[in-house]
Amino acid sequence: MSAEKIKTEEKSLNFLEEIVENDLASGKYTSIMTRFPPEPNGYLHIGHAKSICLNFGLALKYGGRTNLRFDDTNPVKEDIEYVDSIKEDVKWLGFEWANELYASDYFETLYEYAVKLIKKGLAYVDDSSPEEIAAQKGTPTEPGKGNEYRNRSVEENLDLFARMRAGDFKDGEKVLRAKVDLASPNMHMRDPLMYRIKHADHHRTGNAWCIYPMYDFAHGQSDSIEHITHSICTVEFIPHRELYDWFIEKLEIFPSHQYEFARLNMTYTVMSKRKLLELVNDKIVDGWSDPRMPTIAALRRRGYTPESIRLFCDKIGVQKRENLIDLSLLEFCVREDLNKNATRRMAVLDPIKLIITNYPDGHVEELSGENNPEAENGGGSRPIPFSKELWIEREDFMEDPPKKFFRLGVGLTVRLKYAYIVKCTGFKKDEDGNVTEVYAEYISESRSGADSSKINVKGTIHWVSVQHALTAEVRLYDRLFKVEDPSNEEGDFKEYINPDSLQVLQKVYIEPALAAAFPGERYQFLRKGYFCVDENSTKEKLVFNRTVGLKDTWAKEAKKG
RNA sequence: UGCCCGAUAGUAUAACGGUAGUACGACAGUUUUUGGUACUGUUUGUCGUGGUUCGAAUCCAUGUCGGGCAACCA
Repeated sequence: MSAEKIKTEEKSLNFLEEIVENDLASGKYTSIMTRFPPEPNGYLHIGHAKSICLNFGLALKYGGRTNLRFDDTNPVKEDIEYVDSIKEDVKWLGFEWANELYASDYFETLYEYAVKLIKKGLAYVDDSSPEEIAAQKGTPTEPGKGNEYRNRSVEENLDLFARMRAGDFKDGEKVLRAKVDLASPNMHMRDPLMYRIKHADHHRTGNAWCIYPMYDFAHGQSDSIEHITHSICTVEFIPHRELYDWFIEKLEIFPSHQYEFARLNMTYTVMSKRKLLELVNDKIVDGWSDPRMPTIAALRRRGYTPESIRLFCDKIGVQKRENLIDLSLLEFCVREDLNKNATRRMAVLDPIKLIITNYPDGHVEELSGENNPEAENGGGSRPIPFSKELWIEREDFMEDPPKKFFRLGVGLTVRLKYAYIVKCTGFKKDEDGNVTEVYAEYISESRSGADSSKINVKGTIHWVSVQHALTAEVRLYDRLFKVEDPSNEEGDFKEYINPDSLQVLQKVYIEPALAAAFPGERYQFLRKGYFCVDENSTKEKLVFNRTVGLKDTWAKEAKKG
């Protein structure tokens, strides 16, 4: 019983998978087709990643295919720059689309569809202004009213619509509307707009058109043309579904079906394109790929892996209810991946000098450090030079160490990673009371791998040899906002920006094995976290971005006092 | 207050009328040449009220709360 139960629990499907399995089992479809339909008016963010993983993941799981379709029906907001970034991001996430398509590919077909509806008496040209149309639509509690244009003849509508296309009218002078139901409790059914006039160049069709279809008269039709079986979108489109189905029914075209899920929200960030654009335009961040942003481009630059993002999308699940996912889950997912795969190196972020007083002057030993304890055979090893003077982390020494401090303090012993055990003998301060140097004696028979000292130490610290150290810049990132849900706070969301979301360390000492690090490479700096070589890093000036810190139970302990 | 969605530990997500489970987080411990990793354990939950039923998170009714909808945006 229990084994069987466990088996079925492992198989538990999300509601979209259930729908697909039912449709396949019932024979409604023999294979499925999905699509990812971004509007090229901004960069993709982690919320889109959820949609991408859902659409591509469903097709992958059930042997279907997925189109990448740009929903490019509004030329004034869209740009080729965004098309390119979107393609790059989807590819980087690890998905391959069956076809690269554009709603604008269907402009001619869509026009014919519109003509068909006019001929059926189901669409009409309206000369009203936006304000008049809005007024005539009524309110959720009062039905809308028609106007004289609603009764135009099919011939007149055909003629007017053709002239709209021909450019006989100015922007806003006329629109094409579907004749549905002005009294519908669903506002989207109160004679929705199908086409508007925009004398604007389109990034793909240039000046071929001056009328452009609205979302509701492009999206479902595009789905239908592509024989999309499961058209997955977010819950704010639920009220559109009735219209989606209405157009398909009246047009008598392939019946695609729309299903909705709740968009992703994450703590300490914002997810709307409008707000992200505002952060970019107001220079609060340094562009769409600033590593503090929730965009795919930013996460990539920050050091997140495609695997970690896919794992995250898998773990958050999918439902229709509102949600706010803990940022810590995303962080868990990167650590999970990077722990297994990131090469280990030593870097001292906040250096202080440690002098090993009983170590011979000028002597250098070449020690060996494994590249990754999680990998087979430690992932190989690299040489690490050791000498009398080392950089160690300032926080690894305390003048007055508390009881459970397993690092340096006068009289305390620690292991220098990959090297010797040392005992702290003293330190030096400047006039301001800052510790400038720490002194220690090493135990010569405690060398890593050949330790006959029988000494047990509680702590191990990282270090870099002073004369061999390389210098690098390190950028430490923290959450962009001070509050969990900035969009839900009083006032402007920008009031809640975390002023300390970026800290730049100019003088970080790193071990020489890092000399050849190239942009995009990911490392774990021992005891400090995961770091990614920035895209602008050069051999002359190495720059690292901190992806995420290691879990730090000592920091918690210390905070408790 | 018209219509539409939704409500399960702190956060997500399962349980499809039959023992409320999993993950992240938090807490405690074991191991450890990373205070990392790994492992073990603990904690906290079915929105309220009625009803149907031998049995309800699940079905029904009603209330409450949250979200969406009246762009020539998508």
